[in-house]
Amino acid sequence: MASLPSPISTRRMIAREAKLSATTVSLVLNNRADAVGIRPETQERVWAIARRLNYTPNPLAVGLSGGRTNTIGLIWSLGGPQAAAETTRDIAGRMQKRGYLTHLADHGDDLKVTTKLLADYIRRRVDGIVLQSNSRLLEDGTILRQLKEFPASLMVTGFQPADDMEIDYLFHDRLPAFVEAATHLARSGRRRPAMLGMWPSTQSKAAAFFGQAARLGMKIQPDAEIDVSLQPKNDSIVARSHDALAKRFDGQDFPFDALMCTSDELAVVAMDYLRRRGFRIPEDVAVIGFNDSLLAPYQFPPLASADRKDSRVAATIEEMIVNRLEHRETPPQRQTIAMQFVWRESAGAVSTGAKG
Amino acid sequence: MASLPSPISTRRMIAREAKLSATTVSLVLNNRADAVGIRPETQERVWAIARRLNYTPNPLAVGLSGGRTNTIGLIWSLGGPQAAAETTRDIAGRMQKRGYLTHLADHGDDLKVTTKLLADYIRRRVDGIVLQSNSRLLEDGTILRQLKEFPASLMVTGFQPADDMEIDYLFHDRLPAFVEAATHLARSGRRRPAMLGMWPSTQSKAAAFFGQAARLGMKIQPDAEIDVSLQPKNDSIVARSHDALAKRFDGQDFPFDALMCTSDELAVVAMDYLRRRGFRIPEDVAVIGFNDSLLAPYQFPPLASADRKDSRVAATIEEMIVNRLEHRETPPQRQTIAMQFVWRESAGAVSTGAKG
DNA sequence: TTGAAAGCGCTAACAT
DNA sequence: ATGTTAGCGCTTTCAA
Repeated sequence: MASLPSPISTRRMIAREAKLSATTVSLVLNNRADAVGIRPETQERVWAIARRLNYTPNPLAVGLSGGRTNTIGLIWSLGGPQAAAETTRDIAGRMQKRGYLTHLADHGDDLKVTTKLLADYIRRRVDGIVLQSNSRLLEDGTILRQLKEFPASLMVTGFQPADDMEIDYLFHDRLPAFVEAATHLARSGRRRPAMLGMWPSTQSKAAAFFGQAARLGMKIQPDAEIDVSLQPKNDSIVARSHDALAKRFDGQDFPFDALMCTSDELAVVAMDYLRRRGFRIPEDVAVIGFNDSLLAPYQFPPLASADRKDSRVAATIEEMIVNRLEHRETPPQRQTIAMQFVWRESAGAVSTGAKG
Repeated sequence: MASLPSPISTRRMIAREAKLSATTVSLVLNNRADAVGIRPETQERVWAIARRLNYTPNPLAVGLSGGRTNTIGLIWSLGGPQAAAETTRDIAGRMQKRGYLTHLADHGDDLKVTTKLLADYIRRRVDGIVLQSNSRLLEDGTILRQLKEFPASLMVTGFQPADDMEIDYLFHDRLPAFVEAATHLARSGRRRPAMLGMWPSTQSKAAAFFGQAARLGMKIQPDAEIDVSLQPKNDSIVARSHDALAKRFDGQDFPFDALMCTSDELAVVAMDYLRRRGFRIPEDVAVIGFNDSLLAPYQFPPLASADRKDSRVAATIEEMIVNRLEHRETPPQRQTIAMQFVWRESAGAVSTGAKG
């Protein structure tokens, strides 16, 4: 029974039916009628016809002549963790409910690509832009300059942006989770922590994790960084992490009693590897993942992890963008959402206290 | 060093510099110069200036006046399996490489929403549309009528569409995987299969699975369908599936020796539940998941599943859409990609042959 | 309180 | 071989 919304109904058709000029119709439809002082009855007439004709403004025309296109751009590094895809779709869904359509694009952490995408979005006159950005992208001032051309723009970062940046940002802080994880491990008597991840992007996380570990008296061994990215790239991340472990530890003892992983995928692979090697988790080795994927609680043993707070992130992005769209002139908005350590059995209980 | 592409360079600016009319410039830039017969040297001059001015046509203006917008629309049911988000981002990435920007929207399997989205996309003059559709959406002819308004449109379905449908489609066939799974279970001596899923959408899959099972001599018990969707919706799917199992089987024996699940998430939860109850997998119960997620091989035991062939799906979508965009008049394209059973330990070895 | 007209950047007849 | 003109549907001065 859904009938095809009559596709062609223009502001001009309404004007003709209402015996008014196109301008008047525009004013009414853009809710500026009262400001200008158009008779209420005229307004109602226009609205009635618009409804009957199933009128919606043509976003292309609106955009071309300087209005809002009801479009937002989402630029993400889609090659990233699984969770990235979920976040983008969450944002797209939320904006859709607000009447915006979302342009989705991948910048692959590349400056040139980002610049090009932003330029394209500017020409398409998207109303708002959400850019997931690493610090490298910001070294060059171009991106910042471009971001300022949008009615609303929001950066989502994994690092603390500079104080003087005049762009709205949401700082999605991963480090607290690493610090908390290190704290838990130290408190529960672990002595020799290691970290499994992909350098160099894991660098700051490793610093936070090992920093806290050292502060609490753990010994950081020089080779405690296990770098998955040293494996050939033509395989999936899980295959690579398995290879990284096998290459390094097959046939020898596992010299660590705690393994912090930068994703749940890595952690699950690591648990699988360790289990096959005959180590017990968490008795021999505590394992902690990251991103708290849906299945973490159902792993064997249940996998400790770090909650991304993704739905809070998405909700905050929505709120900040809509906010900015409605108030262009307010000062830059800054928000921080910290990830949080989630304890589960794989991390070992504090009370158990594995003794070095 | 990336410099901001001079934002405003129009066809008219080029014309002025080249001392030509806007039309000539248009013809050259649209590669129709030779057809019309514009002097090669003139053409080269235009191109040179265009390059220098970093010219790109304004998609809004192009769209408004009837040309291509280099945009495609992607309408998906994003609330679906995790994998959906990955697929949409894969498609978006591929189209981006082809020079198209992607509009992403969620229709939530709702006819009204779909109709509205399609109408909006039509007005935005997207060049192509990819619609993930269930059979219900097609009952009403509206959607089909709308789809025909796009230069290119492609349906991605989980069911075999009607023969006479004049729209391109990609049939992503899940049933073969269910049939293969049933075959494996029967061959390996299982007798009492059950299925964990969400009815009614699991209906056709259950029919395929139990149908084959019965054909191969297994006994289908009347209560072999375990419906997760009977649980309160306010919890995550994994929590609900755990509750479904607990409510039904806590305190009693598990009356099945094989459990087919409609997603890996459900399977992992089920394995966790069974393990805690003291059942051995696969000796007591064989468990099979679906969608072959990244972590399936690393579960304990490694989880048998069904390969979605997602990257082939994305590649095929790309190919079909681009194909249609380039040849409007060729007859409807039809492709099928079948999902495939992937054996792993959780399904039990054939040689082992669990005896009823 | 309402209308006319110019312009956004481009395409596509229709001239010349 | 190249130029003129009239839209596409809307916003925005400026007039009336």
